[in-house]
Amino acid sequence: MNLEDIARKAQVSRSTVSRVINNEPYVSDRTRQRVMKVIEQERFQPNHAARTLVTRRNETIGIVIPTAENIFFTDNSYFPMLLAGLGETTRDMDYAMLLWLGQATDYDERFVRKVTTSRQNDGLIIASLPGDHPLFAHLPDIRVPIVMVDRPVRFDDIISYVTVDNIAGGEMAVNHLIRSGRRRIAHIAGQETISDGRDRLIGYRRALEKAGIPYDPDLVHQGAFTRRHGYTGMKHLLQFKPDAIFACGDTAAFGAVQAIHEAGLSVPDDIAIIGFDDIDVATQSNPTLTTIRQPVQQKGAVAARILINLIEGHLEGPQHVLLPTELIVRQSCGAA
Amino acid sequence: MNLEDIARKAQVSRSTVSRVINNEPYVSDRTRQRVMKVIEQERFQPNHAARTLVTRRNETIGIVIPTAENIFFTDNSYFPMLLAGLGETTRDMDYAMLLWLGQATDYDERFVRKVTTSRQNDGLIIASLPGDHPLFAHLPDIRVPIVMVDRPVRFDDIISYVTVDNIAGGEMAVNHLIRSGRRRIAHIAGQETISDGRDRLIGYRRALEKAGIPYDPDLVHQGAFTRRHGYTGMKHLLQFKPDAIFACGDTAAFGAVQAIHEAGLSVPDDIAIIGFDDIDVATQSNPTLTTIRQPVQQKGAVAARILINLIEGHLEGPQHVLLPTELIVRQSCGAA
DNA sequence: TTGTACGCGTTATCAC
DNA sequence: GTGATAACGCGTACAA
Repeated sequence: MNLEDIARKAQVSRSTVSRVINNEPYVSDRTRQRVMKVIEQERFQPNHAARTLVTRRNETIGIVIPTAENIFFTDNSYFPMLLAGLGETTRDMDYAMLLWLGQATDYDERFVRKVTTSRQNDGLIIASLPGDHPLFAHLPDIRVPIVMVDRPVRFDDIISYVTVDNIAGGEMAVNHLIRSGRRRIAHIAGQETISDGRDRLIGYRRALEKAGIPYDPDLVHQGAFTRRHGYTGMKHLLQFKPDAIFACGDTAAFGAVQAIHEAGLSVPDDIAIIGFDDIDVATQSNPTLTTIRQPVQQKGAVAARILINLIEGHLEGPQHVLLPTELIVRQSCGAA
Repeated sequence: MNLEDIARKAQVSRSTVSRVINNEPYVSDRTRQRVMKVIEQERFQPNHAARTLVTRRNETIGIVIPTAENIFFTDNSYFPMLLAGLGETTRDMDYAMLLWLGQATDYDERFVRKVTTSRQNDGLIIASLPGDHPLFAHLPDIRVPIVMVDRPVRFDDIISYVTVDNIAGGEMAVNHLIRSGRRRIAHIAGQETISDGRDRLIGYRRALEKAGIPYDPDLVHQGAFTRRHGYTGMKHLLQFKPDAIFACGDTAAFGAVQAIHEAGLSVPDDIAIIGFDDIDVATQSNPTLTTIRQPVQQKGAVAARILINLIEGHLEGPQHVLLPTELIVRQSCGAA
């Protein structure tokens, strides 16, 4: 079944059928009705490839997760929430989503090549791209609009992105600990290659500075967002006797809690803890976790909307969006 | 840049370039080299739409999650793990993934129509399709191969699927409780519309029967896989004084634990609990959760492999795969 | 081993 | 309002 077949059955020309399908004017109501009826009868759907060939538009955006396993394992709810947001917008705007999952280990040139040269998508959402990933170098090769979710560590002035205000969030977290009377506040930080980690560290320092508490490098442990790093980081920090921890993410926070418990100390009495993200488990753990909530689903929805507007020419140039975070007080900070 | 341009630069005809790109024989080594060089230089990538138009193959499979929100919210790790498996195979076999996310509420005819008529994928993976979803009725309209993840409640003899042996898993769970000396074993069951729930219930009954324990309908609470249903289900079951619970999923199990604690009872001393899935939180909760582990990532990998083999004609007819489950003993069953 | 010519199903342009 | 017809970029018999 193609346009020609429909045209024959409706006793019109192919062009008219095309006009009807694309809701173009200059078709008489009677003709339009007749054609529509045949289309319905035959459950006709135009050939996507043929259409793309001439219009050069796929009505499809690509979602790139360069280090998929990392994202999946460090925080289970992050990716589904992000996708829920992306899906919401693409559904509303009648786009499809193509998913590109990269391996966290073995940065793969083939993957990069596939993503950069694929002609199947009109634009790209790139989530959490580490600064040392090879895709970074090939960004200029990409001929379609790009929106990053999370601020890229480089080129952030020329690339569009949507993220949360990690600096303000970090500052809010540490402020809360300070207000609760804590003074030796340590920080389990994320990777240097990811701006989320860098920015939260900046927020940490800023809060200390504003409160007049001197910055002590011993109290900052550079690691990653994983539970394992939270655990080892905390083990290391214990010798410096902190009375509070700001962890770069909730998952790392839980690793830290475990290390504290194993040391025979209590949360929050001996050491208060605050995380970042507000993942699901934060409400179920013991103690429940005080944290900075970030609107992940909204990040996805906004990113997709901006990308599609960029594709369709309703928007131009690099777009930068910072979404707000929110302090969620539970038991682990001792202030509940 | 198209085949013609490359041909001109390489001083050959368009057909020869096409042959080189598709790795066809009957091209002299010298010519092949020359063409390859130009292709590399120009970073040429053939136009996907044009190619699809003539070959009628997209090299793309669609992943359909009809009730995305449900999947995302009831068990955060399920979907990423499934996707990791699907991604693994599609990457290895050089396919792309198109993602169709449906809304759990408001079963949407437009969504169904889009999925069934899209010509963008050569085959479909459908995950967790409830028996009352409208997509079920339109399954026959789909002209491409389909592989379901989780056994469909109807047509399971004519549709290919990959799932775990839920009956055996349920039986294993209840057996474990019986071996631990429990006798009044209740079951918080999943939806009737999803075969996972139905089959686990069958496994529950089978284990009781084999142990000579009479089946008591009061001890089965039909609900859903959510935490909320675990909680309300448990509240309801408490009046019948069970000494053990087999919950349809870990998330529901945690809801049950909460209800038990609120009733001033202890897990596992007063009531033992065993879940299903082995989600991440099961290792972090208090008490840690005994459960039946299912290999979700493998489910995805196998499903994609079967689908692609179906598409490429290496496999025929409905394919049915049952993956094994595994008992993971932790604290909540009292047998650790 | 290489080249020619046709067709895939659409949209876009132009004539009527 | 409507209908021919020329692209779009590729694969593929068939001819050379």
